[in-house]
Amino acid sequence: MADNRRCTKEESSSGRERLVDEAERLFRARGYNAVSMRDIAFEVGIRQASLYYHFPSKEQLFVAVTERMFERHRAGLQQAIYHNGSDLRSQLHAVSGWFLSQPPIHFLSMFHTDMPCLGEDNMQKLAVCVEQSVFEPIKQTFIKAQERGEIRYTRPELLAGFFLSVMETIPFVTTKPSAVSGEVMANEMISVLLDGLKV
Amino acid sequence: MADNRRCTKEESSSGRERLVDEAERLFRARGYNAVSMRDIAFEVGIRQASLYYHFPSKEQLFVAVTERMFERHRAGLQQAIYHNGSDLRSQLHAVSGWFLSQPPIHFLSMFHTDMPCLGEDNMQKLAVCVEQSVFEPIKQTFIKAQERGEIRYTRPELLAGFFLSVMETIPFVTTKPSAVSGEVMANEMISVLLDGLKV
DNA sequence: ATTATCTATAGATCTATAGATAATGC
DNA sequence: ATTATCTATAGATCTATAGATAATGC
Repeated sequence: MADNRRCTKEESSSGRERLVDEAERLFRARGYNAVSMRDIAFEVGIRQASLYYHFPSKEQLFVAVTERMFERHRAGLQQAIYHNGSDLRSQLHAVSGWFLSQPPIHFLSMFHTDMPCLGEDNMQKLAVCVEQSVFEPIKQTFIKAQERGEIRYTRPELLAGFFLSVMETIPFVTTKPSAVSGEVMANEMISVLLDGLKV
Repeated sequence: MADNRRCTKEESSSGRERLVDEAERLFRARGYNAVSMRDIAFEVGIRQASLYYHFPSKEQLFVAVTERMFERHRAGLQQAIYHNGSDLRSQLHAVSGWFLSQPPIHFLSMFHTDMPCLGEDNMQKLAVCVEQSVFEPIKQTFIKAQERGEIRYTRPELLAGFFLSVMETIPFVTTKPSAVSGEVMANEMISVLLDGLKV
């Protein structure tokens, strides 16, 4: 959305996009505070001060990075949910497939460590962004399954939070030795969840 | 609770303990990077440089804080698991009761954002610490329930990771408006889990 | 003599601004 | 004229060290 800096020559925005790509990668890996503008500039291959031509502040850069990321997730989740069968199990498999195909978001770190470093308004903006892009679609998936009578009633926001937290945890558990693949773990937890929610 | 830093004599470590208390509170609230030695000193009521009389570095202070915290959790979890009935449901209720009685640990932020700021050896030390103090006791609880035939087999480390991640998520979901209590949420998720694990 | 603090400061950062410069677009 | 970079630097941090100082313990 609003990505209208196409213009003039075919790739005038390629520089800026590279910048956002690298910033996203670094912020994701180490969090807002631990990444300096200098680190980002180094990865892009320019000088630190040059970043300020594209973004007025580190904070604004982070907001841009994060909004773009959540927009990607919103689109990916929508695609996963609406184009993969109409029963809850298929949908949850598709959702977990989407998350495992993407680098982890680290929601909890973002909420706990990164966002409090921002101004009140930007924090609010990103909170709404994650709510609408990620939380709400998953919650709706559970609500509709309950309406179809596929599962028994349980607070849908609890189920959504639970499902997301499991998705977040998988990359961690997978790091350990002797770990099985993320897919296997996700499927195992989905089965437990669906059995636990039988009508 | 345990606020025994009164008197003038017998408690030589009172100053130091106050320091660790305040450091723990701040590190928990904002993470390692976002808390400066100055912030901690201010809360304790001394000058920043005076902290170095008690700890040789910020990193060592963080390690001391974190080890003490996990030792507390190890003891609390052991107490919860072994003194509250011998079936899995009672034990999980006791464990969730313990976690909800404590300020949240923020495992994921700690692993993702705080620990990478430390030296390799300290990072390793803390990883072992959390493994032994928190992860392993919960994993053993599931393993024993499987041996007793109370639940069907599912990778116990997955169940432990899952259970912990739910515990971590509850304080977040509870913050939102119209939220029910942490106890209610924990109980609801424990029921879903146990139904999903029926033999 | 030991314990726990203090002041002062070195030495590294880090964000952001000012102003110069080179290349491209009209 | 606009776009995208650069150098240089101001101004705030932040961690950690050196050395002074006051109070207590023998």
